[in-house]
Amino acid sequence: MSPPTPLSVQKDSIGVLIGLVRSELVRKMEAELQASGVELRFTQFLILKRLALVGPMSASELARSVELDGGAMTRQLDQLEGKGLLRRCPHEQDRRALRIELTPEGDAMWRQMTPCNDRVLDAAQKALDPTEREQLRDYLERVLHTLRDKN
Amino acid sequence: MSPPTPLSVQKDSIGVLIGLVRSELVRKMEAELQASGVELRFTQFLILKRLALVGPMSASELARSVELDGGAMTRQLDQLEGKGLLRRCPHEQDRRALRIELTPEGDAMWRQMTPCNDRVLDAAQKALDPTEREQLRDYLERVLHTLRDKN
DNA sequence: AGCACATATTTGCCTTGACAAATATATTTT
DNA sequence: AAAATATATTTGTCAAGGCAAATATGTGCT
Repeated sequence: MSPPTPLSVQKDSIGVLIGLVRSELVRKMEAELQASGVELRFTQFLILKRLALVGPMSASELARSVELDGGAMTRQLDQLEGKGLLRRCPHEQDRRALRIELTPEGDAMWRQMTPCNDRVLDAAQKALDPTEREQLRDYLERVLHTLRDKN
Repeated sequence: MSPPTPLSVQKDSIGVLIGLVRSELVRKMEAELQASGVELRFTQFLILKRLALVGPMSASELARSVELDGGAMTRQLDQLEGKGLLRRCPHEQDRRALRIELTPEGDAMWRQMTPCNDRVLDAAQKALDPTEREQLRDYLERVLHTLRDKN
């Protein structure tokens, strides 16, 4: 029925391709961080970045914004608080919640990581001109919206 | 120094975006599989797909081709072999290695999963016309190659 | 106020995957 | 051929993340 030998090389599906790109990006980013003397994993980097860019927010908001499980977030916060990079403060309006905010050390760490981040993203897109970069972002955003819309 | 309030909404970086798209894809794919009565996780789906499309190969080749650690592959093979979807046969030329091949059940399973896979990938790209889909793939391939080239 | 229900955080349990060590077998070098 | 080196598979160990249960608050309805 199906051909006995696979017809030459099968192209990766878009899904596989995206997975590969992501894992390479994470790998490179962690390598860059380590090379800069920053002892953080990719997830922790994302958390700090989020806090630095968006400002203080509750743990669950933070968890949602980096697509991390609530329980996992608790443990990441433990670690990051232990390193003195952020603080768990009481939330003003909601006594159930926390207000997670960067410490000055956390902010300094963020400033130290920013160039790594930029370098990696820039290196990744080296082969794309500005127009193509915009298109890539546009396509990805459209795919994401499609995936999230009901269905 | 930096503005006290974040200036409206910060756009996600390409890196984050790719991560979000990937996790949505995986989620959807696992949901589709489950809805079709297939008891497989995404990784296991990838393994079967690879075997179905490329044909029998050694465990380490398989591991490399789905970017999975060798140890993790051993355990996945345990599970999949336990379900009767594949077999570990002796490798003809290399007595260290195995020849992993789909059983008829595994092949049947693959046929059952193919439509899920197509549905999800198609749904994801619904908002892109054929030209854009090709461009997206092209951009991703270029990014991947750039990331893999030395550096 | 009282009650049902939703949400925030934490914790325990489990699965997955990375990394390293052990063993077996190839491959290359001397 | 012997030794050194590389590769394939398996297993142990560990960290990370998902899920569910527990606890503490909020919110809305009556």
